[in-house]
Amino acid sequence: MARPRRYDHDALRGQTVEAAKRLLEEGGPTALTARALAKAVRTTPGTIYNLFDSMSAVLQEVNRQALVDLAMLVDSVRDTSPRDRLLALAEVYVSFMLDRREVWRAFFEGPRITGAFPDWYLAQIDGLIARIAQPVAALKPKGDPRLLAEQLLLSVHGIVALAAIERLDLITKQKPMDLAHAAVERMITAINAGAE
Amino acid sequence: MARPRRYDHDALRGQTVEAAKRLLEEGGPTALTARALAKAVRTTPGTIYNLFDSMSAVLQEVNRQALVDLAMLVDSVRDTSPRDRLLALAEVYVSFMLDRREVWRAFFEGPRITGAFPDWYLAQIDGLIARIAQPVAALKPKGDPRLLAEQLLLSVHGIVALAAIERLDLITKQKPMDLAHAAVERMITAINAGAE
DNA sequence: CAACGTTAATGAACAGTGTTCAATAATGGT
DNA sequence: ACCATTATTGAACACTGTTCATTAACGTTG
Repeated sequence: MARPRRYDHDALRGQTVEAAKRLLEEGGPTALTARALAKAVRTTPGTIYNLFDSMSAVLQEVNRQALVDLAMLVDSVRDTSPRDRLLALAEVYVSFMLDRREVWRAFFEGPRITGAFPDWYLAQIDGLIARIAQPVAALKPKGDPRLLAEQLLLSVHGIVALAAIERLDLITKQKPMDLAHAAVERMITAINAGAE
Repeated sequence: MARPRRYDHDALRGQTVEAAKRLLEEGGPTALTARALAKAVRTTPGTIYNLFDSMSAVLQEVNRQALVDLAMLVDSVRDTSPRDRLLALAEVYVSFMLDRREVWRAFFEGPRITGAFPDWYLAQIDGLIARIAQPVAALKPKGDPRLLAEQLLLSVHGIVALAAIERLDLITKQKPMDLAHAAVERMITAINAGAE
C-alpha cells in the first residue's frame, strides 16, 4: 500500500488561510470567492475543496485564528487595578477589531454555521468572558461577576459590531474607543453604587 | 403624446415589498432572490428591476418600512416616570426585533449601501434617539442626554444584533429582554450616582 | 527497477445568483 | 386608426459555490 504523500499539504492550507485573510481585508466578504482564493495560491477551486469542506470552513478557520490572536492580546493585559484592567481589555477588543474590520465583519455575517458550534469555539469565547469576569469580581459586586461580564461584553460588542460595518456614525459621532470606555466606567459606577 | 399608464404600478410595488418581507422571514437573507421575488408576485426578474434599481433597493425599502413600524410602536409608549418609559422603550425595541429577526438581520448585513444613506433614513434614526434622549433628560444627568441616549441604544443594540443572528447564546444564557432591562437600569443607576 | 495502489490536482460542468437589454406587447392620446 | 410611450418579457452575461470524473504524481511493494 502507498501512504498519503501530503508533501506541502499543510503549507498550502496555511497559505490559503493567509490569502483568505488578505482577500477579506482588501475587498470585504464578497471578495472571498473560491476562484479568487484558488488564484491567490496558484491552484484551482477543486483543490480548495480538497483542503476545506466548503467556503464556510475557510471562513471558520479565519475566525478561529482571529479568536486565538485576540486571546493572546487579552492575555498580555496585566494591570494592577480592576478598573485599569477592564479599560485595557476594552481597548484591546476595540483596537483589535478596528485593525481587522473585514475579518471581524465576516465573523458575524458569515453563512449560518450548521448546527452546533465547535467546542474550541465555545471554549475560546468562554475564556474571554472569564478574563473579563476576573476584574469584575475584584470589584466585589452583589451579583454574579460572570453575568455582569457578559453584559459588559455585549455593550462593547454593540459598538464594535456597528463600527465593523462602518455604520456606527448612523447613530453617533462618538468614537468607538470613547464609547467602550464609557461602557466600562458605567459598569464600575453601578457596582460601586451597590446596585449590581 | 401618450402619458404613462402606471395602472397597478404602485400596487405591484407594494405587493413586491410584502413578498420580500415574507421571503426574508421564511428563509432568511439568502431566500430573497430576484427570481423568487418575481415568482411570488407572478412576474419576471426583469419587472422587479423595473420597480427597483437593484435587489439592494428592495432590501432598503423593507428596512424603511421596518423603521417606520418601529417608530410607530415607539410613539405609542406613554409612561409616567422616565424609568418606566426607558424600560418600555427597550421592551419595544427588543420584542420588535424578536418578531422580525430575519428582516432585522438583513438590516445590518445587507449589501453595503453605496455612499451616503438617504436622508429619511438618517432622520428616522435621529428621531428614535431623540425619543430615548427625552426620558434620559428627565433624569437630569450631568452630561448631554443625547450622548447618553446613543450609548444606551448601542448597549441594547449589542444584545439585539447577536440575538437576531441567533448567536446570543454563544455569550450568555441570559434572555434578551432581561439583558436590555439590565442595560437600562445600569444607565439610570449611573446617572443617579451623579457619574454621568 | 517496474508495477501497483493510493492520493492529490485539475478543470469542466451544474445549478444557482444579480443584472442588462433587445424585442414584444399593451396602453392612452391624437 | 394610428402612433408614441411605456411595461413586460425572457434570453443572455458574468458571476457564485460546489461536485466529480479524469489525469497526473507519488510511495511502497514485489
